[in-house]
Amino acid sequence: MHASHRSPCPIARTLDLVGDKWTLLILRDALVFKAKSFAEFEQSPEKIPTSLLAERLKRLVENGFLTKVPYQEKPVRYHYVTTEKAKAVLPVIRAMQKFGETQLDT
Amino acid sequence: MHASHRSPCPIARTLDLVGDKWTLLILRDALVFKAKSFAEFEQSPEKIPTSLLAERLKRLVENGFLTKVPYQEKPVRYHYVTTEKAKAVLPVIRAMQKFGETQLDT
DNA sequence: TTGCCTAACTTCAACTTTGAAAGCTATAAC
DNA sequence: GTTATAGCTTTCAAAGTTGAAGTTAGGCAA
Repeated sequence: MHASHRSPCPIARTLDLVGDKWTLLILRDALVFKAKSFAEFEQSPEKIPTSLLAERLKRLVENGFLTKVPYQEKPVRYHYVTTEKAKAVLPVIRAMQKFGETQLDT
Repeated sequence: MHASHRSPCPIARTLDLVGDKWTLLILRDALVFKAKSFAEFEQSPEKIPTSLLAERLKRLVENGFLTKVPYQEKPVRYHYVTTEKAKAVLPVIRAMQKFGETQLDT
């Protein structure tokens, strides 16, 4: 089906979806900091370029991690809402948080 | 100290160290599959280019995840041995494994 | 109705990283 | 001297990233 898999290993396949420089930070913002709008994701402290934010949000929607919901019309504005699939990433993010807190001083 | 931090967030800092396409797979090979030599890492199913494998192993040593131990001379051959810091990454890898197994079926 | 504002993007040139293959070095074995 | 093995290093086109500026659609105020 997907020719993009490097291998059948579930760890490798997970990394194929979220293993780049920005995707897990966007999921952190959505899951932990409850970011919803494009502007909220844009304002997070790591300062992702807007071109990459737009591209990554699109991929997260395509891959079933977020759904794009218009919450007002005139002018139309969007919220990105986390799916169950995104919520299943939270243990990964929490494990990274614990690693960072215990292994990376100051 | 390190100007390379995108932010003080422990999740972001962890991603700065291991959040690329290959580093966590190398740690998977070391921690889960017990890979030790350059050739063993090279042979893993995702087929990392040797140039990147050499660079990533060097960074993992510099960042305190692996130590490079010569285990024979004439000709000199090396083993990469995991540190406690590397072992602290195992919960991240296990969380990714569980995500892959439960969310990425077929 | 002109002008400034916000949200959500899109475009682009410069720059950096990646990937695939080939090459190198030391040693041993045939 | 040819082949084999381990552990890299080099090359360079293709792909990805960055930072800044521009675009679109409407809101609001003077």
